[in-house]
Order: sequence, then structure tokens, then C-alpha cells
Amino acid sequence: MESNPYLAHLNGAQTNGSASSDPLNGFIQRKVTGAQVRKALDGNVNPFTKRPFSSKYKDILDRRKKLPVFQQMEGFLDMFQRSQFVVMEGETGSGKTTQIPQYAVYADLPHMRKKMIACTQPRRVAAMSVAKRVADEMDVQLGEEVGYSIRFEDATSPRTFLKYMTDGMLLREAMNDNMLSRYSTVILDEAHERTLATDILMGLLKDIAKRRPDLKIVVMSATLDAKKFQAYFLDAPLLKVPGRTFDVSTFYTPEPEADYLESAIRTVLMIHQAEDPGDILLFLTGEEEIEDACRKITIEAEQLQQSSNLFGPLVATPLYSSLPPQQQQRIFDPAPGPTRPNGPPGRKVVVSTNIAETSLTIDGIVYVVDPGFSKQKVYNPRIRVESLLVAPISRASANQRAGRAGRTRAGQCYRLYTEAAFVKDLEETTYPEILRCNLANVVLELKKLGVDDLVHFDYMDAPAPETVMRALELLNYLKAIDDEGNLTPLGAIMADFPLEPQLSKMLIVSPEFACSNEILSIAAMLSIPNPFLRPNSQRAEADAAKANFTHPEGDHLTLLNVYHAYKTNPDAQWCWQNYLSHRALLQADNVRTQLKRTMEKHDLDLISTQWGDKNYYVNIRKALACGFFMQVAHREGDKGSYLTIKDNQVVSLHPSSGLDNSPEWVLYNEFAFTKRNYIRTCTDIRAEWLLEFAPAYYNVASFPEGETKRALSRIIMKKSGRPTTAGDEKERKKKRRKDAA
DNA sequence: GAGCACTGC
Repeated sequence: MESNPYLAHLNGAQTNGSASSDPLNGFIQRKVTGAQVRKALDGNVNPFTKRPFSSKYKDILDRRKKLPVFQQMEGFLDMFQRSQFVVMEGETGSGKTTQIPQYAVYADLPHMRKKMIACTQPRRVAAMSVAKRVADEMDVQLGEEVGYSIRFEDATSPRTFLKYMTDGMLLREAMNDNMLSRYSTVILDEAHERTLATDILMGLLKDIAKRRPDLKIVVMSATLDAKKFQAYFLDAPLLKVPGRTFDVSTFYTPEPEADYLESAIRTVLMIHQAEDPGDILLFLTGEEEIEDACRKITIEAEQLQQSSNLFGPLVATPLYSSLPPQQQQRIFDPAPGPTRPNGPPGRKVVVSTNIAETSLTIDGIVYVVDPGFSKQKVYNPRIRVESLLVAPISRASANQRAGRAGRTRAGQCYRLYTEAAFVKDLEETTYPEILRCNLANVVLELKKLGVDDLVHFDYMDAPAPETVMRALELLNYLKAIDDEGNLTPLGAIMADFPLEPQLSKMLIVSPEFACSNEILSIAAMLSIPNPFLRPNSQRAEADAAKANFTHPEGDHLTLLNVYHAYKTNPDAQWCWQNYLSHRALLQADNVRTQLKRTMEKHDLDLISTQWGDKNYYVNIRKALACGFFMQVAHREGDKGSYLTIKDNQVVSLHPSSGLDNSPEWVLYNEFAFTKRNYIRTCTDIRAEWLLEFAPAYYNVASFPEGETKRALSRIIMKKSGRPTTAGDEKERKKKRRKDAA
């Protein structure tokens, strides 16, 4: 009966033109069978464009049918249609990322109801490349029926019904539509990575689902924690899809290694001498360590080659994110050939950070060397500091690393720790990000999403109450939330900027100081990686180039100078000559454009103080103080040592700072916690501004006894002895009105 | 006189 075209109207399936020519004829939303989908896939007419399928489509379809996930289509359709939540467990190579959203399209028919299916990815490149692949598979134009949406680029149209996007992008959309009403199905892919955005989306979707029984939610994860996802989503059914990778044999060291770096290098050379051809991937923790290891491996491999003609050349290639893309590409170069006719073949070793664990895949890796460490972010709410520490990885991470050896053929993984350590000492999974970072932005986003009770929000893993408290405290001082914990109108605007709350606050107040154009540039420059290049061999030249931009009153002003100079000479050649990263500056310009649009959306004036006016830089520094008054340090004695306000941490200006006269009060962008405590990107400010713009925070009674408190008290005494001018009072009233608005 | 694990809006 379902296939009877004359009864199609009863089934709710809409048809365009002749019913019999519609491949989706007889499809009932969420009552679709595997047989129906297979028939439509094998048909000659594309059900979504009504055009005949191309020959390329047929070729791709044959390959799709060989994916492990294809065997599970019926299973998926059944669960999807029966249950509001579905958890999928699929290893790499299962095809879940490309196929499951397509099966969902057939089951859900979003295009007939002006709805969309969203599939989130933690990374932009993945969202783009998967969307491209799926558009090809469905024989449609990318950006039409199938599209993607990432920051700075929206490749969708009104026809789009399947949209790949970053998880952060979907979260942004939710802030303006907290029922996600444009979507009939949301698929969260790579959920095991537990990014901040995915974690919040999970909580949000679980809540929306109660009010939207029509919304379907699919959560796709790697093997390890599927049970946890099932339990969280009300005992959702689980669909398991096998992966398609090759076997990897794992070896452990019999005894713990004292020096993992030395041991790693030894292992790489051992593999080179004793094992069959095949490339090596070595995981280390950071740039310096990687460059160091590459140098040592190169030297030792050369000695080896000179000592014996049994060994071929070994080329070490570094890989980390701050490496220019051109040099990153070198990891795809083939291994070197023999150095002489009939000599032994060469080998390649890629020495990489965690970037090769998830973000980048290198084909041809047969051997993985895993010392078991990575740099991980940790947050200390007590002193409000985020820092990077080298720490043992999790078992999930170790298995992911090992899997990198089995992508093209059977491989080997050398773990530089004991099997007992693997079983007993390593955590099962990496701590989710939400437990490891400052939550100021997350709390602001949740407030904007309409979540009032942050403590009882249904987190999959709830953050420490103290971390949430710190975030609420900061937002309250910034006037983003009121004393009752409600989002203020100011807070609502702040949440609209893709920035940390301190930055959005200074941006919003900047028109009052007639410097919003400049603060826009500074906010953009603070949102990009360090633009100053400093190659080891040309440090003096690089420092000299930087000195040309340095502003003695603050590193923020130096960044502004760099941006202005770049806009006058916006080319790669000029950047190169001035030891600046062109890539970073292009990015800054992109960010600035985006922030500017948000300013315009909220009718915030884009203005500057007259260049040459003695207050040009003063105004900028005042606006900075309005956002960063909680990140201030006071000089103690004359040794150039500083104490942070209230927390009393001993810190020094970072050596890269251009501040030359150790000012009494400095505001800082970042607290870097290494051998010593450093404050990085600092600007000279006046305590009078702090007292004026943040009186609640600078309530002297709340300060611990010490030089900072005495210095503040002296300033207050001095001020109270002299009546304020009528002009100042008028200014303050005007500001108060703006703040209230 | 030192640093930047990795993403994302």
C-alpha cells in the first residue's frame, strides 16, 4: 500500500510533478525502510534534485556500499525512527561521518518540511571536507542541498537540508534560537573528544528534547565511552559499527623509562636499524622538544649511515600547529630513496605534537613511538590561572595514537611505559575540556541560552563549583550579570561577540572613550597567535624589527602599531621583512571585520580620538582598564617584581614585553605559568582609572594588607582632599547611564 | 631573558 502512488497523499509525502517519477514516492517520514532507501539509492533519478544521476554517482555508490556502516543501515533506520536519542559507536574508517547523516536524510525527509539536519564536527577543515565529500556522494552541488557553516564562511543556501558545521557554530546559532527550531535532527560527531561546545550542546539538546518530541538527536563517538553517552541520554539505543583498519602490535618497555626523550630517540633509531621499511610517527609534547629531537635524530642517523652501509638515510620532519603550512606539508613528502645504487632505502620519521592524534592524518605510517605524554591545559580557580602542563595521556589517547600505525597496513606501536602503568596509572579517558578551563565564556553563553540555574544544569561532567563561582564573580564585576545572577542587557551584547568577556566589555565601552576603532584592532590582535616571528638564527634582526613597533606605554599599543603598519603595507613581502607572520595578520583582519559587524549590529559607534591628540593613547588605555581591571599587578620595591591584585601572586613582566620603565600599575592580558610566573602583554595604567571605572572591585576594604592596599589608600586620600570638578561628575553620570542601558 | 598542546565562536 505504501508503494501505491495514488495513496501518497495519505502518507504525508509531498510529490512534485508526476508521482510515479518521484524516487521518494511512498516514503513516510520516520517510517522509512532499508529496502526503500536502497531502491532510491540504486535508482536513476536523484530524489533531491529530480535530475538523472551522473555516472560518477554510480561509481561512488559502489564504494559506499563497501563501507562497514552500509550493512547497518536497517539497524540505524530502525533505532532512529523508534527513539529520540541514538548513540553510535564507530571507529575510524567505518564511514559513519559521511553515511549516517545521509541515512538520516532519507528517514527524516527534512527538505519536505523546510527543516535541516545538522552534523557537527570539532574542526573546521573536517566540516568543510566532509560536506564536499557528501555533496559528491549525493550528486548535488556543494552549498546547495548539502552545505557547511564555519566561522568566516557560510556555504549554505535556502535549499540546504544537510549542513555540516563546527560544534561552536551550532552553539552560536542556539544562542539566537534556543529551541534549534530550524533543525529536525542534530548529529553530534566525534562526541568522545568532549570539546567545550559539544559538552554544552549535549546538555542543551537533552533539555530541548523534552520540549521538542519531534527533534531527533544522534551522538556519534569512538568506542571507549559509548556506555556513558547511552546512560546520559536516557538509555538510548546503541548502534555499533566496526572500523576498518589494520592490526597494530603493541610493545611496552619492561621497566619505566627515566628520560622519555632520550628513550624515544633511541627507539626511533632502533626501529630504523632493525625493522622493515615503513615510516615512523613519534609523539612529543611541544615545539622546542620536537625541534631538539629532530636535530638529535638527524645527527645520530648520519653517524649510523657513515658507520655502516647497512642503513639508509633517515629524515626527521617536525610537526606542530604553529609551523607555517608550507613546512607542515613536508610530512607528506615521500621517504628518501637509497643514497647510492642498490643501497638500503630511506625512511621518514615525523616528530609531532598531539596534532597528529586527531587533526592530521599521515598515510604510510607503520611504526608509532608513544612516550605517553602531552601538554594539557589545567585551570586553577583559586588563583584564576590557566596553564599548560606536561602530563600522562589517557588510555583512549594512547589507543588513538597506536591506531595511527594501522591506516595503510599492519603496524607496530612502541609504548615507552610499562604495561602495568598503562593498565593502572593511565586514566581511561582524557578529562573533558569543561573540567580543565576557565568558564567565564561558557557561563555567559549558558546565561544567553536561557539556562538560569548553572549549578543544576545537566552537565555530562559537572565542572567544579569553585570554577563556576569564579566565572560568575568575574561576570558580575563586569556587569554582565546582576547581583541576582541574571543576564544584564550589557551581558546579552557581550555574549554576541566571539570573544572572552573582558575583551567584549572593553569593546562595548570603547565608544565612550572615543577609541572603538583602535580597541577593535587590539581585540582582533589579541585573538590571534603571536604575530612576531623570531627564527633562532635571526633573533637580533627580529628583535630590531619588533623595536620599530614597540610603544613604551604598553604591549597592547605595540600590537595596535603592528596592525596599523600592516594595513598600510598589507602584503606578505612586507610582513616577511619585518619578522611578522602574514598568516596571523590576515587572520586578525578577518576577526576585526567580524567584530566590527557585531559592533554595527548593536549600534555601537566606530570612532577614534584625533591622531596627535594627547589623549589618543590615554583613551585606549582607559578602555583596556574597563575590561581588564581584574588582571592588574602592582610593582613591589624597585627590583621590577610585581604582585597581582588581591591574589598576591609574585610575577614578572614577560621578557618579550616592551614596557621599559617598570610602571607602578600594569594591566595584563595573560598570566603565564612556567619556571617563573610571568605576565604577558602588559600595559601601563593609572590606579585612578581602576578606582573610577571599577569601584566595586577596587573597594579597598576587600584588599589583603600589603603594599598594594596602602598604595590604593594613598590615592584615595589624595583624591578626597581635592574636590572633583563638575566636568568629571558629568562624565561619570553619562557613563552610568550607558552602563545601565 | 622566554615561549606556543589542540580546537572553536
